[in-house]
Amino acid sequence: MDKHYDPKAVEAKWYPIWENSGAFKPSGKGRPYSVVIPPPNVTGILHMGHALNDTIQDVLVRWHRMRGDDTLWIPGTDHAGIATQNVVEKALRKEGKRRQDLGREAFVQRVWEWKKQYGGTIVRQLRALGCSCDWSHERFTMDEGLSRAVAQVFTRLYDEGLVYRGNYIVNWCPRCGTALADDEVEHEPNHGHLWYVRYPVVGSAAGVNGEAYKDYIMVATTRPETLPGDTAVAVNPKDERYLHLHGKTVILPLTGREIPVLPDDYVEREFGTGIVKITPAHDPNDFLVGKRHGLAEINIMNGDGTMNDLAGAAYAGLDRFECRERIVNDLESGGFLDHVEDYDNQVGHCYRCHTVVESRLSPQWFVKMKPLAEPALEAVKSGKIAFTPKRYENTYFNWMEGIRDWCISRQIWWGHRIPVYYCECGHEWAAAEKPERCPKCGADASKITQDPDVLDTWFSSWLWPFSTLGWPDSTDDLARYYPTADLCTAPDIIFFWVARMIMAGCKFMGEVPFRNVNFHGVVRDAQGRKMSKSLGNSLDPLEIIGKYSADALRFTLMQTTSPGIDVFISMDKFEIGRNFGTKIWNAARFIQMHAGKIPGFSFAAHSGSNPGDAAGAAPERLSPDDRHILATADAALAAMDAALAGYRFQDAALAVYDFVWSQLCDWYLEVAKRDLYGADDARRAQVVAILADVFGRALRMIHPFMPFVTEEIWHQLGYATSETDSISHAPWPEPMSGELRAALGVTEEIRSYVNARHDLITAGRAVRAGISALKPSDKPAFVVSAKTPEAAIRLKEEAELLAGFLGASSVEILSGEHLSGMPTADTALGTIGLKLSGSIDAEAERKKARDEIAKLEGFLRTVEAKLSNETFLGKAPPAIVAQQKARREELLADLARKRAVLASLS
RNA sequence: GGGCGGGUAGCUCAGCUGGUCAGAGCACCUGGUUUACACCCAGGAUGUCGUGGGUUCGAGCCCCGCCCCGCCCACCA
Repeated sequence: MDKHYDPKAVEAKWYPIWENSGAFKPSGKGRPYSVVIPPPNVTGILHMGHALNDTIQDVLVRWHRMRGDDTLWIPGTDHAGIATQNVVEKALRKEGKRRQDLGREAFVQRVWEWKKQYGGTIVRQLRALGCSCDWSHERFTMDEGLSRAVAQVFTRLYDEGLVYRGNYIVNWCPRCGTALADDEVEHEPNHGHLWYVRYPVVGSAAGVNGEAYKDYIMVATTRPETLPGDTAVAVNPKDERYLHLHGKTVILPLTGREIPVLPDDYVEREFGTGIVKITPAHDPNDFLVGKRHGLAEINIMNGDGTMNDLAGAAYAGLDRFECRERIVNDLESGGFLDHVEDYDNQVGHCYRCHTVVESRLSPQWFVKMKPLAEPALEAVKSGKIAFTPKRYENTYFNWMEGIRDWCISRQIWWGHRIPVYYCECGHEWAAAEKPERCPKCGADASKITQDPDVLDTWFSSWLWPFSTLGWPDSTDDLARYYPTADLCTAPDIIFFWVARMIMAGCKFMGEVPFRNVNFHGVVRDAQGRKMSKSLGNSLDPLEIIGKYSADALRFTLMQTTSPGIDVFISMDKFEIGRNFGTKIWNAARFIQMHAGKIPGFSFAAHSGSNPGDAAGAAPERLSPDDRHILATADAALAAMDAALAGYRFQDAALAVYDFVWSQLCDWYLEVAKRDLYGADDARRAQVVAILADVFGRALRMIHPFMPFVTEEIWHQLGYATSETDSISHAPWPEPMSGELRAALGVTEEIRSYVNARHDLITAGRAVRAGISALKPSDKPAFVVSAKTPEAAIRLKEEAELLAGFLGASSVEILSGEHLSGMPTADTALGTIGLKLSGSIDAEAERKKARDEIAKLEGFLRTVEAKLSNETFLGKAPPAIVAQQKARREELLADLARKRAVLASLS
């Protein structure tokens, strides 16, 4: 193995091998485990949010694959209607063209070309991340198959009366020229104004100047430019100030039109003046008021946000914001403007282009959501689908219970065209296939036109879990892999996507689309801002891969993320992952070096084994450290499995990190050197076998997080038998059986013994650090205090080794009262006392010892108080009381030791 | 306006159903030419766990109030 690990070369090498050998194709054997990727937009490039999302999925998928499940991860992309159309229109604009210049068909053709050329970016980037998707299952939401699914679903909903068309107020983006769904609108705080406008009461006076009216009412509005569309003003029916106005009419300033004053509950008495202007065509609430009172709907605006003729000759053609200024000026000069106040409110913006959204009256298609929501609600309530973290279930319930109809038509060209057809005879129908003739009058295709609108992008993504498996055909994939297992996503698309998929699954499949939804956090920068291109604060995953490696990116993300908690991250954090990769590499080199000295040694023999298998050959020769590392490996595995099962990726990452770094490398590898550099060949072979076992297991445990470096080492060391024999197919480790544990003597006593000795050595190291400046003649002496003879003997052996290593002058076993202590092994092996000699800073050491004694005495007092408290003794569980008693013993022992240290210093 | 999340060492965060729970990594300080690794090893210092009450024998952990930060939802013109 090379001295230095080169992730670039290694990572570039493995992905093609995996892909070409079909390593990520489902095996067809075992329990099915399937996942669909949240399809990124074709226009997208990989950002940190994807990196987190896709790494999580890959960890789950690789884990399940190694556990023998029949694993299928379906990748793909979303056609992203508005976003993609915007990108292509932008490119066209550089050529000085608009989409209208090309015409619909040519434009759509153009988008397809764009998709072919650039749409693969993100898909390539997923490979760089190491995602083990099955690319033979890759889908695109505008694929032939998925398009059929969309048409079929629409037709079915249409025929069942769950789709309807109507003239409604919708959110409208004037820049994109299309309707938007409610959740495609982002509300942001806006520092605006509240204009107070006088509406003269009819019959009070004559004249055109507002001030000339003695009798007027005052209306407060944030949107004066919609004034020409007013068809009434409204007051709260219970508002006593305005009872006299009921049934009166007022004059709409600037227009001279008479409009009625209406009582309506919608009006809040406290807000503004308590009188609201009603503009049914330009405000969702006013629209409803208008419907209740049969008001005219005057649409004064064009689709592009300019005013039309109905706004009046003076304003026609003006942009809406120019028009606002103009109207305010005109109101002022006409004497209608009373005063202006600053006013902060929320204004909706297009989630794609950030233009201020209009409420616009237009004919649109809607889906009735209530009937779809009910089973979907039940699916989560009954536990057929579980959310992690669970609290998102409430968010889901709240939204589903108040669900509103979904506006699915978009006035753009890129997308699934609405499959509704109109015949000249007046017949309207929906059909999955383009019709040859009118089913009613039999007219041929020339008399038939298709609805010009396309469907909301989410109308195809809500079918993703089954459309990608072949629906509406009944395929083997569908039978085997639906429902999918885990859906991983950030909570920001819980309504857009998650809820709708559940509805679609329940409705069209009669079965939930997935069993579990795992919500992870949103990736933010060190300042806590959401990473976005516009802020320029986005870390580029590819840059991180270039600088640190994909493994480093993945590992750092996993050890940083907590369920449902946002991830704050900065560049230097990826050193954690990089360093871990290097650590593993070096450990591998070390093991290989020693294995190379054992004739006929084979790593392959350990590629599927579990700890203990090889060590079992001569259990009587196992050292306490051998037993300890075997037991610790088991504990790490159990911790990791539990964490992954609970979607706690950070816990899983830390479990394996601590095991490999602190337990295996810092401890066992160092201890093993005594034997590895020793003269006993049989013992050396045994240690190498244990290392091969334990390290092979560690590699497999790390693999879901760091697929590349583990694969490389797997091959370099020879665990793999051929280039295509991937670690990703190696069996996931299993814990030792109870029999094996017993046979090998892997007991709790061993763990406490080794821990105690660890303390001894740690203490010894501290001593060395403390005396390093001393002359050679001033050597430390160890005082080992043990509570059982066996422990004392063992500790003496270790201490002697250590003493030789440290150059200590003597090791001394205290006898007498120290040996007559607790009989049980685990409490018997406490930490050691140290006797110091030599010209160390005795004064400082004494002070330290005195401080510690004082501290311990404090603790002891607390414990004593507790143990003499009748209530505590009566109410606390016996185990807790016992614990406190043990604590008292420990404290007493500690105290004795510290006092001994102090005495030795005096 | 409603709902949710967070406020623990200088920084980024762990602390599961109340009883060694005061932790990890980074940064910092001290020491290290021991034959896997300085992307390393050994050792060390650091916190009235946002705040004020309450429940309990016992509270970062449970309850109530308050203060910050962030997110989501919402038709107040």
